[in-house]
Amino acid sequence: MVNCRFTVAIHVLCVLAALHPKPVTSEFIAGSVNTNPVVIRRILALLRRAGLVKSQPGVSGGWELLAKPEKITLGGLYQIVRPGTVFAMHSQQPNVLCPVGRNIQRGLGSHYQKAQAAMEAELDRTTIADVLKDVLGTSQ
Amino acid sequence: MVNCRFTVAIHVLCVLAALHPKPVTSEFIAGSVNTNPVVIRRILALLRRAGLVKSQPGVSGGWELLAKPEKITLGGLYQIVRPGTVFAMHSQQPNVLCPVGRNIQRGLGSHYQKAQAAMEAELDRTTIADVLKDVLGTSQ
DNA sequence: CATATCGTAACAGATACTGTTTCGGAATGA
DNA sequence: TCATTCCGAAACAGTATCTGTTACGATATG
Repeated sequence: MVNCRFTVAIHVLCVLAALHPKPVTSEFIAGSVNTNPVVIRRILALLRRAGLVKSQPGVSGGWELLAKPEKITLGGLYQIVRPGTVFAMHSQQPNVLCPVGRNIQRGLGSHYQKAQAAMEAELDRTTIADVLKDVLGTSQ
Repeated sequence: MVNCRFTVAIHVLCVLAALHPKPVTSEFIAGSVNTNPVVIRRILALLRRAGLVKSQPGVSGGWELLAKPEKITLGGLYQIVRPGTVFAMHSQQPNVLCPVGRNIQRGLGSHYQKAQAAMEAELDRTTIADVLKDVLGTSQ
């Protein structure tokens, strides 16, 4: 992974959970993440599509959490923001005239899937509520 | 992950294992992977540093496998080529004036480490010998 | 109706990776 | 000895992706 969408998505949900049920503007969240509001809205749009948050335009509008923080797992969140697959295949197709080149991608696919599944299963053991508790408990 | 170093490294080792103990040139391997020999040498240099292969310059030179394919796990290989950490933190430091921003990275770190460890543990269950058998067994 | 906020497109800048060229060094073997 | 083959490494260009930014229209509030 190279992008930090996943990390920012967790950050955003923690802020929403901490301030729930107050609606929070993308500008406020951007202030905590230290980035531009549009970056936050892009990620919130993904979360809304998944039904985790809702938005309200206009004065005293903003974003609000719909799901319970104890019900949002990091694994589920990973599926939503999908920062790409963990393992990338060749950038160009390997040589089909070579027995290895011809079959390597098929051979690797299932191993890659199992490894990524193991990672997501581990992520599923943690929820936004857990992370928020960690975060607010630390140092204060 | 965005790069495909890991996949190419597996591919390279499969070719070396299949042709062992014949020395294989980076040009030949590049032909199977369908890329430039220098790309292959860059990865082979990492593997040599780890003691998995040796190189021999000159006529009838090339690369040769030193380790047994059954002893090279995908998890170990991942450690060697290290295509970056799976999870990226914020690209800029979050706002320390916000309780969430101040502690989120510390709070997330351990969860990220556990998830990546689970992935590597799963990768450790497969060796180059396994992959090669899959590859050469498929379709033929 | 003024204001605040989201929605979205468009674009610039940065970064990382892949692929390529180039040239020097080392080993072989005729 | 010397031509050939191959690795070693630096340098550079092209590509892709992501982040950050600007801009402007749409929508809701009060």
